[in-house]
Amino acid sequence: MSNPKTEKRNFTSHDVAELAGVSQATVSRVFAGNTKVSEKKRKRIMEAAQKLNYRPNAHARSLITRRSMLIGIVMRTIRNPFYSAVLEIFHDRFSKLGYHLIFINSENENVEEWEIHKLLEYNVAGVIISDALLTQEAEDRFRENGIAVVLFNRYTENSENSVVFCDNYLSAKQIATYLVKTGHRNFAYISGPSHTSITMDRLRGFREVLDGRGISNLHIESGDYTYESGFELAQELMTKNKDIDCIFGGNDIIALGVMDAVRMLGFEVPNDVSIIGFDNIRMTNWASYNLTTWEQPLEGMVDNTVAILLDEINGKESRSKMLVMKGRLVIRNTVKSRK
Amino acid sequence: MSNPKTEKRNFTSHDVAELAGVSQATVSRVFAGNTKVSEKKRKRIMEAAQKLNYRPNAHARSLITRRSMLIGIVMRTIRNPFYSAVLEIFHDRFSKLGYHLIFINSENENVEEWEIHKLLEYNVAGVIISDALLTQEAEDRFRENGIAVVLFNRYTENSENSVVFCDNYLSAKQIATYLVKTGHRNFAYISGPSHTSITMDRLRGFREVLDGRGISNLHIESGDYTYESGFELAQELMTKNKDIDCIFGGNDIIALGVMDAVRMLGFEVPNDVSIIGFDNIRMTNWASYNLTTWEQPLEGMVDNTVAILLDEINGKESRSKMLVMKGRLVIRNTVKSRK
DNA sequence: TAATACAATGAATACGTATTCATTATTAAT
DNA sequence: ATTAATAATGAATACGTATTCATTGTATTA
Repeated sequence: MSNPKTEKRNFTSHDVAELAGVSQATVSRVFAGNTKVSEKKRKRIMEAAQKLNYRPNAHARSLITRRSMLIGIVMRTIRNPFYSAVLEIFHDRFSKLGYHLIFINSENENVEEWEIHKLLEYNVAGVIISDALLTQEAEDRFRENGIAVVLFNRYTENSENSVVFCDNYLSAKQIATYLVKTGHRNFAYISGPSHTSITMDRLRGFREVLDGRGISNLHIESGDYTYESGFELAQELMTKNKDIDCIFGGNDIIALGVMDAVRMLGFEVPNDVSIIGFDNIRMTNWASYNLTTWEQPLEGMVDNTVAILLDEINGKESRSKMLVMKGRLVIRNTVKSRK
Repeated sequence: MSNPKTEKRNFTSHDVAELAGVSQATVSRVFAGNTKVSEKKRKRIMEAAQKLNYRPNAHARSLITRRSMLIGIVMRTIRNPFYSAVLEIFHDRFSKLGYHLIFINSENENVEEWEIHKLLEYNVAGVIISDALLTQEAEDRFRENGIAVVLFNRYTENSENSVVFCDNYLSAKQIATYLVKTGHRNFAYISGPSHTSITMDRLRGFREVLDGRGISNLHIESGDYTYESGFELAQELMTKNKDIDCIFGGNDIIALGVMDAVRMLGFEVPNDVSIIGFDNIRMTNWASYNLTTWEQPLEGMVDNTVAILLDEINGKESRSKMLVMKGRLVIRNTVKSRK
């Protein structure tokens, strides 16, 4: 297992100190950003460090300070373009702040216990959970260890963690309103997994609007946020219910699947059926789709998530926050006015 | 900055030792997987550890062992679905081996110096560079520190690192051969950035086949592996050269852009123009595309990359390897026989 | 039973840094 | 010039683990 032959010893702050003719403590002060060092010595130290290619050891540093510059980022379905974008933006922000990301792709909806443990072992400064949930036990564990946690784009009623997400209820209301206003009468909603907060909130909003207009024609199917699920469910739905005149997809990927299925069946979009998605991923803008969709304010959501996490890390805020952001409708070419 | 109030002290091996009535050394032996511990004490220790929710501190461990269980994974363009899949698979493999991933999304083609430094600070066991290159200096730095590096899907002539990629030369040859055999005569290749090994190798293979048949009709444009670049270049190309009967895209995303552009111009795919991609990402299978493409043996490439990296980490192999894998043609509906 | 081999254990130490505390150099104030 | 105040510095120590070395306990063999 071990291989002493190739184990090269790095230079340490002691080596730098010796070369610069100062104490290790002073070297440490320079690299920890402590200002209490004379310019003369600082310069000598930096030169020596340069010569030796010295870099402080992050593990030793974390050990003594009991804090690390690591952030755990837990995601599901990184293959979903929306979350790829999320990861990219989080990386950009944290990287600029000097933090590093330990990436974990959880297979299950509930982040597994051992994955939590690993993050605890590394003394991560904070954790972001995206598109997944923590078990009560895991949540407690983080709390015990004083590790900040923010849920991104997902929440549960009983969680005590801070959470940032897009107002699903309101978005769905506005989407429904738009569809009603444009003269649609036979609705379908192909959602993500049915038990999640996202799905339920949207359904509530959607239904509320329809109820308000006395519309009861709402077909509901729940997929799993994949193209295939959207495709198959739409195919089934449109075969049985040829009078459906608009379909709301739980995310853009579903909506694209829906769109292809509907077209395969010979319907025209939007002439025969209107389709609307959610997220505003890049592909919605592709020429063959041009999907009307709901834009989640991704950058803003990430920025706020980062800000909240940092506040909690630095102990500025101990109460958990719930930040609900609004999005906006992006109108392209998949919804037609039927008035 | 610091926040002593919330700094909760974790339990350590000493605490466990005390509770179990043994020495810290013995606790350490249990958690380090050392077998030289009696069953009786092992049990007592595990119970005590359970009670205290003890977990060994990864930083202390890395400090003393001078090796970490961290792998740096450097990617560009995580938004590219191909690389999202790559990341997912790498995570799956390393996670099962007990390693953790520090994710770095490099903005530039050459991984920046400070990003390298960060990885060095964390004493990563190894590094995987995907779709990017190291400067000579960065390469040296890793070598000095005995950190294993494997390049994934990209190489340079003068690199001394191990590298795993798909045989671009051969793939392009086979693709060209297929297109020639199916009766195509006017070729276009919309590649990625022109100076990369990938692009050049493919071009060489492609051209070789055409030259062999005395075909000189090859239009070349280089994009940047985005849909937009494929779309625009194809639009331009097909407007000027209406006789082009097949287009090879540098990756699937480009090919999809090409496809949409060509259709927008009124051509039918594959009746008027054949299109072929590279990678076999999921979207190629979508109903509105059904793109014929070249499959990269993704899982196999990742498995081999992991294996090579582990060998180098464990010092089993010091010479660098170059593993060139073959892919296969996935025939769908975007190439038509013109004989 | 005695002699031997071997397994199990603990004490002590090292890993490389940040930080406290005491000391010395420097500046400001009188 | 003298004192007071402050800034800069170094020695020593702690962080939590793995590991060496010496010691004790246990099993094996003659």
